[in-house]
Amino acid sequence: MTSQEQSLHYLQSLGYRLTPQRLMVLAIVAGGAGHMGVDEIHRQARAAYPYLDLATVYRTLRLFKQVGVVTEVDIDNRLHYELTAPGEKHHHMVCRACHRAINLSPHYLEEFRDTLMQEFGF
Amino acid sequence: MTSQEQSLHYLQSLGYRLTPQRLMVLAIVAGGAGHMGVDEIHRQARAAYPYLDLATVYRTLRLFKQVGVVTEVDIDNRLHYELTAPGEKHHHMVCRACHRAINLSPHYLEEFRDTLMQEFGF
DNA sequence: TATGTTATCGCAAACTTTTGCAATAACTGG
DNA sequence: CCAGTTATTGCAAAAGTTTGCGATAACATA
Repeated sequence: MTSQEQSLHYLQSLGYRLTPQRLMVLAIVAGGAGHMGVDEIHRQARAAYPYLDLATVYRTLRLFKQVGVVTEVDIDNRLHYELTAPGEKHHHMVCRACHRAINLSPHYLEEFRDTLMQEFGF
Repeated sequence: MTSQEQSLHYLQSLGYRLTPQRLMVLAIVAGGAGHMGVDEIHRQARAAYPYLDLATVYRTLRLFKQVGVVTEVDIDNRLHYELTAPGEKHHHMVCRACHRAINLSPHYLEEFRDTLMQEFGF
C-alpha cells in the first residue's frame, strides 16, 4: 500500500468521502516536487478534470491539512502545500527580500542543530 | 521615554517617516488589550481620523511587524496584531510543521547565515 | 522659513481565500 | 442492486488583503 493509498484510507476512516476531486488533488500534490501553490495545483488538476473549481481545491487542501496529509506553508502571502512526510524532517527558509523559498537539506540543519545542542542541550 | 516613543524613534532611525496615521495605529494597538483585528484597529482609528484608509492600516501594521514593533497572529483566517513584548531581543525559529518555537541568540544565527551565503549566494 | 526630494497616503481595483446555497454524488442499510 | 441520507461539489458572491498610481505631506538642506 502506497502512502497515497494510506492517506485515502485514513480519510475514509474519519468519515470523509473519496471523491475524484480529492484523489486528483492528492495525486498532484504527491507528484509535485516540493511546495505547490494553489493556483498551480488547480491548473494541473483542470487539465484532467476541467470543471474542478478553485474553491474545491481550497477546501480539499484545507481538509488535507486538517487531517495531517499535507503541510501548509505561506510563501509571499500565498498558500502552498506539500505532502507531509512523516519520517522526513525538512524545513523551509523563506528569503524576506525576494520571497524565494528553499528547502533546507538535512545536512545544514544537522550542522545547525549540533550547534544548538552543544549550547542548549536539546 | 515610553516604549511607544521608543518605537517611533526606532522607526525614524530606520529612515521611516512619522505620520499621524502611524502614530494613531501604534497608539491604538498599544492601548488595546491583547490581539486586535485589523478591522477593529481601523474602526478605532477612524473615530479620531475619519479619512484613514484600510489599506493604510494594513500597510502600517505590516511595517510595524517588519521592524518588530508588533507581532502578527493569524486568528480564524484573519490577521491580528499586538505589541511586541518589550525587552525581547531574541529571534524565534518556528517549525511550520510542528509549530514549536525555539529562541535563538544572534550568534548562532550569524553562523548559520554564513553557511547559507556560501551555499546559496544570498 | 522656503524649497526639493521622495516616502506615504487615499482611492480604486486586483488578487487571494472563504462562504452560502442548490444540485449532485458517495456511502449506508435494506 | 436500490433507495435514502447527507457530505461534497460548482457556482456566484462576499470577505479579507494587497497593489498601482497620482497627489500629498514629512523630512532634509540651505
